[in-house]
Amino acid sequence: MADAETATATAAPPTTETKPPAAEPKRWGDIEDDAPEEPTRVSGSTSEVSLDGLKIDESKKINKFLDEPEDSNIKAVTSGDTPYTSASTFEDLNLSPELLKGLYVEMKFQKPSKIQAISLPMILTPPYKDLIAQAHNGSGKTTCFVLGMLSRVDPKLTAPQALCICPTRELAIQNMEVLRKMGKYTGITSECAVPMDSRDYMPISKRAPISAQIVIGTPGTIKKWMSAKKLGTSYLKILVFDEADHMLAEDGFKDDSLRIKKDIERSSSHCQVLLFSATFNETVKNFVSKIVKSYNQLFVKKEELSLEAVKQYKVYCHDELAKIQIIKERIFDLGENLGQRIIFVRTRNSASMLHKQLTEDGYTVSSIQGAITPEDRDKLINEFRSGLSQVLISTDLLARGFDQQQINLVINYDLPIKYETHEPDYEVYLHRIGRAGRFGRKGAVFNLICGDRDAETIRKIELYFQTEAIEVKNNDEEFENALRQAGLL
DNA sequence: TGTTTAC
Repeated sequence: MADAETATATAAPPTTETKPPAAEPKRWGDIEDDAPEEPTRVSGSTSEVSLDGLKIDESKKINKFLDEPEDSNIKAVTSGDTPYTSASTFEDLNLSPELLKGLYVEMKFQKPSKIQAISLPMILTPPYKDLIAQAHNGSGKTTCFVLGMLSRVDPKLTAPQALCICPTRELAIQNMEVLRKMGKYTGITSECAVPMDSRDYMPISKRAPISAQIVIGTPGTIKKWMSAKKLGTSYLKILVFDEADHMLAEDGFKDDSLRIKKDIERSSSHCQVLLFSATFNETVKNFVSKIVKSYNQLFVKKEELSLEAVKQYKVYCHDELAKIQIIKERIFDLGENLGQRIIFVRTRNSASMLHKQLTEDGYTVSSIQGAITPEDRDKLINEFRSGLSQVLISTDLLARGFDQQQINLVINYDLPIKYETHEPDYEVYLHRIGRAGRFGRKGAVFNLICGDRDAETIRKIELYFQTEAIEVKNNDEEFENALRQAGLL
């Protein structure tokens, strides 16, 4: 299985500034690095932490901290006076020999990536404080919480002890695959709580209670299992929200997530909560900091890594027909040998329409969206993972977390916008383009711009991230140039 | 609208 998210542990991404930042650029979604505010906390003391061995710097030299080019990519804020030492090796973490074997033999890791080096001691050191961690796409955050869960589980206790909640079925399955690989020698049991393939469907009421030690799943199924009293939570000691900003967003899974969390709190005396995502906008960040107790924070800046690894382009199109024509002539014909491509659309309907259009004209393409049955979704994902299919149309189902290293090209057939306000969805934009150029590989995104509103949307996105999407005219020559510049030709 | 949901 290819997973850059975790494979990154072998080779930490580059951490040095390659160019001086533009004037007051927005970084990392909504992280304000120009005006570091005191974290809002109820108890404990605040310490800025420098990354060289994670020495606690009580003097809070925030400016110095932010200006250090080597270490400016991660900002750590610890709560209370628990000292943490950065882990330069996995041995530093007191992991079981079985888990170490999984890391070295199965995952082929050598040493922790930067985010892992800092977050893992925070996750694994008593009193097991909660953690809000922002980590770049492909920086190895999956490893952080998967290793955290595997390490904190008592192998002798046959009961659910760790629970991970993900926004999509595909992400839950992907995370489970990482967990099983990494935990191969531990004997720790696990179960995926996602909608089942209808072929082996069995109502939860007829099933035995879950005895697996680690459960990874989606909100609906987890809720169902819990209310049916099949998923006991009294032994839970660690609760993970993957893509936490979306899991706790008003227009995301906030209600489900809070409900699950409250149910757990009722039966489990102390359950550590880990929140991981590549993006946290201010609204979500403020809310999220209220639902955890005494917590540590980790913020990774330099989303430039993501935005710079992937070349951004825009193509102005007269109408929808022109968009389809570009997909055919440029993305299929010209891009034939460019590796895998993913086309993001806004609605399920446009996914189907585009799929139909292209298929009728003889192009081979698959499309995935939430209305497709679980078994078909599995089939589509497996075909794409194996390289059997090269171009995949998707709704934002695959915008987050989907880890497929062969994706070189992302096409925004529709730009990501927020439903109510029609404002650009900056977080989704970042997540979408993060599907290309995984693990520091080359990648490009083509934004198809149709009409004034699209033009305004892309303008705002450029402004927000302080990066320009270079205009590409609709001809072979300009596209070839663009692809060459992106390092794909 | 998209992600989730099969009693």
